[in-house]
Amino acid sequence: MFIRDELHVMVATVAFGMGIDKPNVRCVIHYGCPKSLESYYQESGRCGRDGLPSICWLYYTRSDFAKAGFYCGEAPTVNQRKAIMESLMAAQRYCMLATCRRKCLLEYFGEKITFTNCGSCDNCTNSKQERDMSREAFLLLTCIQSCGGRWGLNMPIDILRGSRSRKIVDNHFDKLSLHGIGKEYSSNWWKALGDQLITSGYLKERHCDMYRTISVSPTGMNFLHTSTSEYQPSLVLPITSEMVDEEEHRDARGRVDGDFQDLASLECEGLSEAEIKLYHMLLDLRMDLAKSTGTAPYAICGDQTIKKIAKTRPSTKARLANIDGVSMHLVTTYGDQILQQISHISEELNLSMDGEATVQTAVTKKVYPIPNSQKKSVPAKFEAWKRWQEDGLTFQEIANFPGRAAPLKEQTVSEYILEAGRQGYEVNWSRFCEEIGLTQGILTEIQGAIAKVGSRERLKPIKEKLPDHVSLYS
Amino acid sequence: MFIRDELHVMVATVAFGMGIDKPNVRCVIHYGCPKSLESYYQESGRCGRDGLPSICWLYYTRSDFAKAGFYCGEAPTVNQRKAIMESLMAAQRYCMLATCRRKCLLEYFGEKITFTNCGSCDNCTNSKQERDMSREAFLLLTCIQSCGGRWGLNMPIDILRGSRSRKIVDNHFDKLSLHGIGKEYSSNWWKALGDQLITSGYLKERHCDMYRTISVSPTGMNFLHTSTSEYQPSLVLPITSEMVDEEEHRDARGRVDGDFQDLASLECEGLSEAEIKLYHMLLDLRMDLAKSTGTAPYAICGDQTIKKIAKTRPSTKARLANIDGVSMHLVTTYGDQILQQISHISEELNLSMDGEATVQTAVTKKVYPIPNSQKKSVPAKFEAWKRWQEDGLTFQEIANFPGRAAPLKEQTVSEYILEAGRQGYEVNWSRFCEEIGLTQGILTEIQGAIAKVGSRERLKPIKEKLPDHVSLYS
DNA sequence: ACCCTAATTAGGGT
DNA sequence: ACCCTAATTAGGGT
Repeated sequence: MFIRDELHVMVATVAFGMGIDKPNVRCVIHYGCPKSLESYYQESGRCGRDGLPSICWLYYTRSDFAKAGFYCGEAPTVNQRKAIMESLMAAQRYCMLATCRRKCLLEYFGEKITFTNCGSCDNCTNSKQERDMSREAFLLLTCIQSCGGRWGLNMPIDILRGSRSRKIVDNHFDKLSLHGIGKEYSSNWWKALGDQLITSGYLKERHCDMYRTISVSPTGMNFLHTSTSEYQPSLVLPITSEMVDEEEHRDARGRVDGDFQDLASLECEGLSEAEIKLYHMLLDLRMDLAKSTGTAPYAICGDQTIKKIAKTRPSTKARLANIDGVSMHLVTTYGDQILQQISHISEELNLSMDGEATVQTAVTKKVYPIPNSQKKSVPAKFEAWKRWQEDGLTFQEIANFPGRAAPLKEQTVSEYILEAGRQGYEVNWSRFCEEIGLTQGILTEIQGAIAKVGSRERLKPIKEKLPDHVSLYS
Repeated sequence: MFIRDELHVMVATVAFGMGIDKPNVRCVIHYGCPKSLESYYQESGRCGRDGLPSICWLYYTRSDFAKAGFYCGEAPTVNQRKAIMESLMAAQRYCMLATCRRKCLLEYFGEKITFTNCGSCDNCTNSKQERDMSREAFLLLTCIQSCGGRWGLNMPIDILRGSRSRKIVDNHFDKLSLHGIGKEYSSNWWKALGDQLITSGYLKERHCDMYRTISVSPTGMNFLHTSTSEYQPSLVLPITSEMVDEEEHRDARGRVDGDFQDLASLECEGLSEAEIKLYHMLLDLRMDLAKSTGTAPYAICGDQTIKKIAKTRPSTKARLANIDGVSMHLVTTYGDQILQQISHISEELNLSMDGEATVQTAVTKKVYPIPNSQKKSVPAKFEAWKRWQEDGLTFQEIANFPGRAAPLKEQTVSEYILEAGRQGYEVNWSRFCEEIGLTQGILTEIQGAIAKVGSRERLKPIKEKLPDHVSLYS
C-alpha cells in the first residue's frame, strides 16, 4: 500500500524496513541514535531517490549512547565486540557532530571531499556559533588529570560543580582546589564540552566492558603544558545546541529573584544609604533629561537599571554599557551626562567607582578565591580588539587575518570586541553598531519574530531571536 | 523614544511601565504570573488600543504560584493580606484557566457575558480536549480523605505514586490500599488534575500563613458518596497542556526499551514456544496476503505488531484494532483472515484467546491487586456508544443529547466510541472513519506536518499532529 | 503543616 | 570502575 502510494506515512522498526525501494519518499525520521553509520546511510538514503528535495530527521538522547556497553556484550568474540563498538561510536560522533554532516558521512565511506560546507545540512544551514572555551577546557582537563584519569566524565564534572556526594568526599576530591570552581555551568553543559573535547582530540575515551574512562590525550597534555591557571592559549570550539539549551535554562532560573520586586524596599536590595542617595539623584537626572528631550522618563531606562548603575558607578562608557538593561542607545545619547553625574556625586558621597555589579537583592553569593576566575582578555581577543579599534580593520579582515590555523567566524570576532568593551577597553560603539548592522529594520524584524513565536515554545525562541543585550524582565 | 516609534521593542519591569498610552502597541508579553487580574488587565490592555489585531502572551511556571505566601506576609494587616491573597489566587486561576479567557476576565470585572467562546483567545482557538477523569479524580479525592485532609497536594500525590519517602513511612501512609495505585501518572500530572479539581469545586484549598492545605469540598464529598471503587459517575475535565506534556513525556520514556531490538531473541521478549509458532504462522499469512494482493509484506504490518498480535490473540476486530501498530486499514482489509488464522492456530496450539497485551520484553511488571484498575465503561461512555452503534445517532446528536448539564464536545464522544471499541464493544469502523473524516487528504496533510516541524522541537509536535493510532518506533 | 528546585542517592541497564 | 533516569532528601523561600 505504501509502495503504491495508497498509504502516505509509514512507521516501521529498522528491522523490517530493509529493502524498500520507493523513489518518491520525501522524509525519513530516525528516532534514536542509529547503530552504525552504514545502517543510517542506507536507511536515510531511502528518501529523495528521485532527486527531488527531501529531508531526514535524526532524534537522539544522551541515554541512547549509554546502551553501547550492553549492546557490545551480546557479541560472541572480542573482535566482533570491537567492531560493534566502533560502529556505535561513529554513529554517536555523527549525532553530536557540529560540522558538515554530508562531508562527515561521505568521508566515512572513503570519498575524498574537498568542500567544507554542503550548504544544506543542519550544521551548514544554522551556522553554529563558536566561542573561546580555553578556560573551561583548562578546568575540565586539569580536573580529569587531578583525579587520576581513571574515571568517567561524571566524576570530574561533579567535582568542578562542587558536589559533596559520598563518592567525592570518600575520595577527598572535595579538597581539590578545583572543587566547586565550575558551578556556573550545569553538568549537562560540561558533558557537552567533554564530548567536544573528545571529538577534537584533547580527551581520550577508553572502553572496557561496559565502562568508559576518560583521560587527557597527548594533545590535551600539550594544551595543559602551554597553560597556566592565569592564561591559556585560545581554544575555539563550537557551541553545541546542548550548551545553548543549558545556558538559556540557567537564565530562566535566574529570573525568579526579580519577581514581586516592587514590594521589597531598597534597603533590602543591598543599597547603602549613600547609594540610595545616588539612586535618587540619578532618577532626578533621568527626569531632567526626559524633559529636555521631550520623552518619558521610563523611556530612557528602567528603575532597576538605575539601581544597578547606582550600585556599580561606572567610570567609562564601556563599563556603563556593561550593565544589565543599559542600551547602546542610552550610552550614546546620555552617556556623557550620566557618567559626569556619577563621578560628581560619588566624589561628594565618598563612594568608590567601578564596583562589582552584585547580583540582585541581598543574597550573599559565595565567591571562590581561585585564581583566574576574573580572567583577563586572552591574546586572541586582545589581538582582535586591537586590530579593530586601533588598526581600524573590519570584522572580515580580522577573521581572515593570516597566521591562524583556521579563519575565525566574523561573529566570533564581533563577540571578542564586545567582550573587550565589557572589560573596559575603549570601543567605538557607533562604528560597532554599523558593522554588526543593527538598524531600525532589524528591530522591526525582532518585533515580528516575537509576534510569530508560539505559546507552547515559551521564551527560549524569543531570546534566540533577540540580540544579546536585550533582556526580558517580569 | 518608544512613544515616538524610534524604539520598536520595549522591555520593562511592571513597576515603571505604568501609564504608557501608545495606541499602536502590537504585542505585550508577561513573563511570570501577574500579581492581580487588575494589573494584568491594565498591562495587557496596553496593546491594540488602535483596534488593530494585537497579541498578548503570558508565560508562567508553577514556581510563580509558590511565592504567594511570602508575598502576603509583607502586608501589615490581616485584611490586606486577605485581599492580596485573593488577587493572587484570581491571577493563578486565570493562568490555569481552560475556558475562554475573555469571558473570565470580563466577568471578573463585573460584566454580564452571554457568550461562552470569544473565538480568539488561546483556549477558544485550540479547543482544548477533555476526557472522563472520574477514576483519577476518585483516587485523588479518596487519598486526600484517607490522609486526614490536613496536607497539601504533594503528600497525597506521593502516596498515590507509591513513594516510600521518610514522611510517608513515618505516617504509615505506605500501608494505605491506595499506596502506589497512581504510578502511571507523573506527579506533575496529578498536580494539574488537583488544580482542575480545585477550579471545579471538588477540592478546597485553605491558606494559613504560607501553608496551603487541601481538603475535599462538599461537592467532592458528594462525588465520593455516589462512587464506589468499582464505579464512579462520569466527571469530564479539560486536559490541560501540563497533562498533555506529562503524558507525552511518559511515552518518550517508554520508548527506550524497544531500542536495539533486533539483537534480542524472541525468547527474551517473553514469547512462549507456542506463541513463537503462532508468530511464524502469522508471518507466513502476511506473506501470503502480500503475494495475493501484490504488496510488500512489511507494508501490511510490522514484525513488532505481529509479535504483539501473537501474544494477545484477539478474537474480535475491536480487540485487534486495539493493538499498538495495527492500523484501521489493516483491520478492514485483512481483519477477517487474520482473526480466522489466530483462532484456528490458537486452538491447535491450545492457546487461550484475548490475553493481556503484556508490555514489551520480559520485564515483570509488578501488578497491584487493587480493585478497579481494569475499569469497565462508565455509563457516559456506554451511553454514547449505545446511541452511536445501536441507535445510529451522529457524534453531534449525541454531544447535544438532552439531559446533560453541559453538552459534550463531539471529540469527546468520538473518543468514547473509540474506547468502547478498544474494550471489545462492537464498532462499525468504516462508519467511524467516515464520521471522523479520516480521508486520504488528511494523510497528506500529516505528511506535510512532519516535513514542516523543526529539529529543535523534537518529536512532541509531530505526535501532536498525528492521529492517536499512529505511533513512532525507532 | 506549604511549595519548588537542585543536589544526592538508588536502581537498573549492561 | 560506566551511564542515565527516577526517587528521595536538603535547602531555601516565605
